[in-house]
Amino acid sequence: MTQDDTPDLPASGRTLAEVAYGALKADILSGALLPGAALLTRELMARYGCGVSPLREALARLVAEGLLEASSHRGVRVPLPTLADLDDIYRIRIALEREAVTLAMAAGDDRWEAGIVASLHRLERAPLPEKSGGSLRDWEARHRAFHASLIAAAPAPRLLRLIDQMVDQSERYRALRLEYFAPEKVGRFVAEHRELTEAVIDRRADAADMLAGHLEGSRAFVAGILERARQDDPRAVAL
Amino acid sequence: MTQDDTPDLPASGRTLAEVAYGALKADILSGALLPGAALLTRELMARYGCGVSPLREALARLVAEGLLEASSHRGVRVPLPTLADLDDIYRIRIALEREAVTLAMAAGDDRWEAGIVASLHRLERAPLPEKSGGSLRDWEARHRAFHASLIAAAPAPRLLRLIDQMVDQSERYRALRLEYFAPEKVGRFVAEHRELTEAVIDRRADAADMLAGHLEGSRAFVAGILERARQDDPRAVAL
DNA sequence: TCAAAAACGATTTTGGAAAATCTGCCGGGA
DNA sequence: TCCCGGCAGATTTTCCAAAATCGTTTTTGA
Repeated sequence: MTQDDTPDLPASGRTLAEVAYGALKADILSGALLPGAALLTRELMARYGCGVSPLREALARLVAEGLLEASSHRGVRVPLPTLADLDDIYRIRIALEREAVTLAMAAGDDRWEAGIVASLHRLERAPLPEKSGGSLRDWEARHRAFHASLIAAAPAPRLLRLIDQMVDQSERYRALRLEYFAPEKVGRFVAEHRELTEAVIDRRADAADMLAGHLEGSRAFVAGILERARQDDPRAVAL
Repeated sequence: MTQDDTPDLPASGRTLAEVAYGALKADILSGALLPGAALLTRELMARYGCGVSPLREALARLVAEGLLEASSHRGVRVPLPTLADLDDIYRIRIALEREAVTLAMAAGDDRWEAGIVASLHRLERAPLPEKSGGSLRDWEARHRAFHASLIAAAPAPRLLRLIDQMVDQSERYRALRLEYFAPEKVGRFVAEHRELTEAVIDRRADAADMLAGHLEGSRAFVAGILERARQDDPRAVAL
């Protein structure tokens, strides 16, 4: 989620447009709104309980972020997942996180380090995600929080905002994990987080490379799932 | 300009929101809308000749891109130029263009190379920018086209779109050049473009580093101008 | 004289209805 | 049988007026 939305809070002080934006985004990321399906304005109005204007603003924001595609006079739709798009997203994310973690290591103090250690602990103590689990959602949240803490100290708000957007994008693909999940492959992947923490806190020169490698592994993991999904149902996933 | 706007075309087939978006963006980048000034809805409505809804959508898009700042219930304003923000923008831009030019060199064919050579020619043949010149605007456009051509072959639409946004952002700072311009320093800077072209077309391994260095030089140039502007009028520029 | 509360003015935000636009379908002609 | 033009349905897009919200000023009380 981009910093300024708190999906749980009902709706006080925040405009309806912001509420609709948050709810809509959550539905896109969780996969509740199926990719490729056209979004009808009046359906959405009923779903999120607001008029035309707030909905329109929310859609505009999501289009600008790239979470929705818009054609002039033809409404908006959730973009189809694509292998090329996944590569595109992760390429950007890796380049930016490299930069961010380097900055954070230069500027971070012990409060920052403490934040990393804390979120690592919460990640390791999380119940391991299972195939059809509500726990998977929880694990994903902690995973995300850990990665955010790694770069939190970077004095570069725009950079962090962009990374947050890229994480949102990749989360859309992660929803596929719910279908095809292989617990046996997770072990090594999880262990990397501890190594990452040590490298970053010790300000080791290869920390940025390690992070890049970790993210690349994540990309390959999702790519593999996408490939399998394509074989099962070629029309569900483009390319 | 982000690929999808053609400011000269009147308004056929395109929605009013898109027109307003393009015009508003052009005014922000050119500096017609002064930084720090609050944008009044009804003023903008009169200026761009449209109702509330299209304007609202245009503003939402610009806020999402970071070209405008919005406070809930307090309208929008053009953000003040800041040294830290300039660094932030260029840091992102450099990281992304590094990636993009590497991709372009791997995927580009001779058509791509021809495009670079052509835009280099147009850049070199452009009348040199002068202090208060309309020619400066023309030169900037060709400069921008050259840099776009360098990475045009990268098969990564999201990456290119993001870079385009960052170029928009930095253009806002470039408007300062109109005030403080030093023609004598341009020589070396311009010469780099030819070296860059050769390095990229020859697929030299250090091409990405050269591009990064070139952009860093551009950042330092603008930063110097900003610093001077701050000394002249501390309140005009924050920090 | 100072501080707190209330009222005012201005601005944003929202909902509903009208206008413009696009897509799909049907019928006529080649 | 196939292609082209026009018609109807549906959808997006736009405008206008009302409602909610915020910042400021004025008033009241101590």
